Amino acid sequence: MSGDREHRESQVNCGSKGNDSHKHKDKHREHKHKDHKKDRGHERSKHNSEHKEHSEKKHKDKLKHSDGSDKHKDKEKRREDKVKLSHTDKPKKEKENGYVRHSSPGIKSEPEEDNGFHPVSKHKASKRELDDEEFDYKPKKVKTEHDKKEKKRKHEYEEEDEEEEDIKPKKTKDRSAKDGKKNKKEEEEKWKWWEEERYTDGSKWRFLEHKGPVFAPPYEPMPDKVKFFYDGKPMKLSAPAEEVATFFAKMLDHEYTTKDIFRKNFLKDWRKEMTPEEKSKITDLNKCGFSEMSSYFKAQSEARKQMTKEEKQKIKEENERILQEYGFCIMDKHKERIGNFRIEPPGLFRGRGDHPKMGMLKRRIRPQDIIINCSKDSKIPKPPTGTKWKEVRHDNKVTWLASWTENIQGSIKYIMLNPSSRIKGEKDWQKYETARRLKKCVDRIRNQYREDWKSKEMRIRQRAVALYFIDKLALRAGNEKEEGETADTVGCCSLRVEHIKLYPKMDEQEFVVEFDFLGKDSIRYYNKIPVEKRVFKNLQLFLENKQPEDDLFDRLNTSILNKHLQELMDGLTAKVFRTYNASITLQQQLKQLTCGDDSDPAKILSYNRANRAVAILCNHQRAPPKTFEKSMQNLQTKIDDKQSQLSTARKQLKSAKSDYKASHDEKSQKTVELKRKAVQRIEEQLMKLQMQATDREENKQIALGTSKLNYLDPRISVAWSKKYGIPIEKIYNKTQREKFAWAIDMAEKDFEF
DNA sequence: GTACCTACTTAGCATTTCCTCC
DNA sequence: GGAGGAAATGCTAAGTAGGTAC
Repeated sequence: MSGDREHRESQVNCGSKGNDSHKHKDKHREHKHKDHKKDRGHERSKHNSEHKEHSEKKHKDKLKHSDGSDKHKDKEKRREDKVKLSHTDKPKKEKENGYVRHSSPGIKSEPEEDNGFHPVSKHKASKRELDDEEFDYKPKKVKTEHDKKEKKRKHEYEEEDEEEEDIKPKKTKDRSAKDGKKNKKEEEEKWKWWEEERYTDGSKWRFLEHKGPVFAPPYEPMPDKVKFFYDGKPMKLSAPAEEVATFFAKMLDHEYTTKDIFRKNFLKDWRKEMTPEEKSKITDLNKCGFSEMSSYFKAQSEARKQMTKEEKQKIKEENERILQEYGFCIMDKHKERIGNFRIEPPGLFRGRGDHPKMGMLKRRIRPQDIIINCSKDSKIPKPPTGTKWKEVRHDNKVTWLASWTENIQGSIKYIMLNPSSRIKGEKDWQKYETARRLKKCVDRIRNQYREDWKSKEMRIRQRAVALYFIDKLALRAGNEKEEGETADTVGCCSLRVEHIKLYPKMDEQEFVVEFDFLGKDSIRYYNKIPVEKRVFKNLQLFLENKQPEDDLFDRLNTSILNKHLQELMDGLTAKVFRTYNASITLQQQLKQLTCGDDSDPAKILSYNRANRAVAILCNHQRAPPKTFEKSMQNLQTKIDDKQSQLSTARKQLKSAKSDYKASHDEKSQKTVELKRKAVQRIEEQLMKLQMQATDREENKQIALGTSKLNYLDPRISVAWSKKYGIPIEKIYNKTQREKFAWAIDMAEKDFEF
């Protein structure tokens, strides 16, 4: 590996873990995080006093601006009503939830520079880019680019279309690559929706037919021999109470069941399902003995694992049958895969973080809770015998097939299509085209918000600083949330004073801002960054006369911000910056890291590192896999073995060489060649293992999948794979290839985001 | 301007399936 | 062929953002 390359790798590594300095940093973060937890724990304990006071203060403040009626009370009442209604087939209600959990230690490290995407480098506009500029996300555009290819496709498509009035089966897959031919054939059969016109009237489909959802299997009572105990004595429960008890028993080994809120909520909801006798007896969860039930489920799960091949095959076939019957719909002449055709089974709510509703009973969804959406002229799905749908509607302005209102937050859940479907793919494509449009005007927008830092108006300064953070740090917008109803998480616009600290000077750097807050899914965001002086001064201004729990940007919310963005560019919202910065970072990193002379594994490592840079930017963390240490150990053992193999092989080569030197005969010459090849082979194997180990170590706490699936324009990856001759299968698995079929088909090696 | 509702995307963890190694 | 681990897939919570009504 060249020195230059090492240098580049170390640059990328600085954002990840795996070396000592990072471990040290991690420790520091962990420590910080504990403090953070402590603080927040303290805060939580004050939640019922101070926080309540604060909420009340906030509400009072809000009311000052209101028309004088008690809006807050009305709102609360309405929310309660809605949740109640969701149990009784009435219209839906609004969102709730809320509390706070603390995630694993943050992984953000101080950025060395500007995350690599500031300012945007100028690219030569490729032909495609120019085309897109005029046209901006129009499938037809593609046709002008790849004329011949396109004509051929169009022709093929028309032929198909004529011969079928009909449904083009979407192939079910073969996981292994062994069936290359078959896969090729399947590819050819796949419908290329991206070569067709889109609807321009806001409708999502013309024809939609499906079989409705699959309901959770009915409750099967426990065998009599499996006892529930109360206060040490066996107790027979009524079926409804027993069912809810099994939900708890199934989670007995999970940390959730040790949490007070979870236990409290569970007991409260469980008691609602009990008979009066049970209710009067079961008052203390600590006296409940679920262990026999729990062992029963473990044994069942073990038995499932031990099933014979034939039994397993039978189950597989049955699942396949259900998939074929319910897992597809017909949308506009095409058979499309449904994403989630099974209704969520009843169970206990597992909110993330310190969610105030964790442990509540998620009730069983029945046909009378379901709204079906399909076309008038389709075969309306039949509800199970003796039941009725809540409603059947024919709304082609939406993409969902069925919906219901869940009882925890009162929000609506949907059954929708798979990411490989036309309807999802088009939207995805459009998303990246919007991000590419941002690329063309991002300099102007950046100049504008820098100007706005100087504005006389506080609201404009706040807007400009928030936008700077969204752009520079890829923060989420930060919608307002119902206080006390969900975990206490924030995004940019909802940051509070307590979430940032300002340091005029820190470790040789001036104007450093330290961020420490819980974001989506209660994942901690921790970052220290130097900012421009004006930003720093503005932040000082925003903090003046405020309490820790006050909003940092008190003159701003996502709606104001997005309205402003809309004026700067059609279709621009805060979210687009995340997509744009993620994609542009990938493209830049790939350019910087990939070396044409590298081996394939080294190129793939570079790709993963570029992907990782994005995941770090977007703060996509994961809990280290439970088996992480062990699997690293195993890999290390393999590396050690390979190293000793290599040294043996080298010795053998050396001795073969001296044999040849002595004899100069053909046989020993051949042996030298053989041994040389063996050394070479083992060296390659060793390198591959070492790459794997580096990759895995660097990935310990970082989730690559989220950015890969949601933020990175797939055409960048496709172009890279074509340019460097890396099979796309090495970058995308089968599901991902299906989702990104449009990009794989259309992007050439010169694609520029 | 705000509250509320709806539709949709994004997210991490859990579970299942596949693959490798012995 | 079975165990164990990695990879893929499934599940569903938690976001963003637009529209409407007042």
